[in-house]
Amino acid sequence: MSAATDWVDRAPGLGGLDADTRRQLDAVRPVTIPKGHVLFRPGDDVTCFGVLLSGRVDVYLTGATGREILLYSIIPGDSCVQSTLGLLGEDDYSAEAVAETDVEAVMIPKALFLSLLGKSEAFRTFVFQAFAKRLQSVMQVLERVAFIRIEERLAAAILERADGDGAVKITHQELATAIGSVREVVSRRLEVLARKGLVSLDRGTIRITNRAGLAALIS
Amino acid sequence: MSAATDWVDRAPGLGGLDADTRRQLDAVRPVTIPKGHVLFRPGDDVTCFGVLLSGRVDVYLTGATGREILLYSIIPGDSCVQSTLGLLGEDDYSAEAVAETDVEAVMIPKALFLSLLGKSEAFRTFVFQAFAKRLQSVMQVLERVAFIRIEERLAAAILERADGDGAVKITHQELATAIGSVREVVSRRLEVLARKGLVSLDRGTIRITNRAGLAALIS
DNA sequence: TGCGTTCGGTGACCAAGTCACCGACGAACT
DNA sequence: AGTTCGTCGGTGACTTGGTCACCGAACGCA
Repeated sequence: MSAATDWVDRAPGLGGLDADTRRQLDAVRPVTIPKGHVLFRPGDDVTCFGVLLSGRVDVYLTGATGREILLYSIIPGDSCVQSTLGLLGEDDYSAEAVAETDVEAVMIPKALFLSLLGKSEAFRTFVFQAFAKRLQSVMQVLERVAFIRIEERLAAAILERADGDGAVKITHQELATAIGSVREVVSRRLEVLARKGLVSLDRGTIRITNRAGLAALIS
Repeated sequence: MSAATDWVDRAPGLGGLDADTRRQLDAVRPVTIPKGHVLFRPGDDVTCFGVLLSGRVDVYLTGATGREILLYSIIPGDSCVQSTLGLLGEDDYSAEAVAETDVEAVMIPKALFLSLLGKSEAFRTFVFQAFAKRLQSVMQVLERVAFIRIEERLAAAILERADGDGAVKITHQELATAIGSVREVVSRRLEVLARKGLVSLDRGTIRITNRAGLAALIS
């Protein structure tokens, strides 16, 4: 039992597994996937249940015009729920998953996945909670896009992404995708925020100059 | 084994159950809920897993301004997935479910639900597919709201709801909620469709006068 | 028959998305 | 150092969709 085999320890949410299930899971070797790789696109067949160990994968919904909207980010411990759809449902989905950093993941084959689902309550809970989390977050995206003004979504997105210094390294385009809007609108709104003294803008970064003021725009 | 006990037969998707599971499920008595009753609202505790036998329940997402958008309809054989969230996840949901007709449903207590999930593969499949179906449909709503023009959504909604004669009994407000818009916009668009000769309008009903023309507006 | 409620119509305005185009910055290459 | 090219962001003009405020017509019912 070398350190490398114990990936289950590194996956939050898989803590309560029984020894047997654990052994079977640890036997599956993690793989690494380079930044920028597209893990799945609309219409792909699904043969595995993926669990992320490190890095980040973003899942986008793409419209007919090519516009994209960020559905959710998969972070360590999350499973790739879209794959569960493919394993258990039948329709294919219209989302696309892109590795935003180099990632390590474990791809659990369909047969093992189904077998574990039958015999391990803890594994079942893990899978269901992942599912619940996704449905929840997709509903939240819908709620925001349908009901919340751009300015508010923008302020929230900036605050959410700010590091300790209040700096956010992101392009207007990325921000637009994250909040379900388009670059031009984000650029114009950012300019308004800048004129109000809430942020300062530079190519590729946004610096928060008045965190309380930004926060006051929310809700 | 009277006819009344065999509700499992009336629930599409629960066909392949083993006899034992079936017996336990049939032991749960269906209940009837009157039209208009609110089955759950944001923040409710969840103690049961519901399966619908007859009638229709609509689930809405409500915005801060009071605007509502139809997330999905629960039809016979569907389970109430939101309850699964509550049984397995932890967050509460922000959706509200309203009985659009009198409905018959079976409320499976949490303990039985969890036990069946462990021992019946067919039941697991049923639950997962219901889950997958919901995630799928919420993503579709998001896709439409974010990327599709009102006119197209409107045409699709009308065609979808038309009876054999091409008549739809629905108010502009209901239609607006169904497509994620507001009454005024729907009224104006409908007037445009009427001027093009695609539909004719009356208080409370829309009659399709050119089905092909309406269909041509889609995609 | 009268009354309140629901339904739909309308104008003025505001917010957001689209289209087309441009300039500025930065990395890479001789 | 200058050139070139791709990314990033700015901008004007316009269309679509949502909001607000209000009104009148139809319907259900006492």
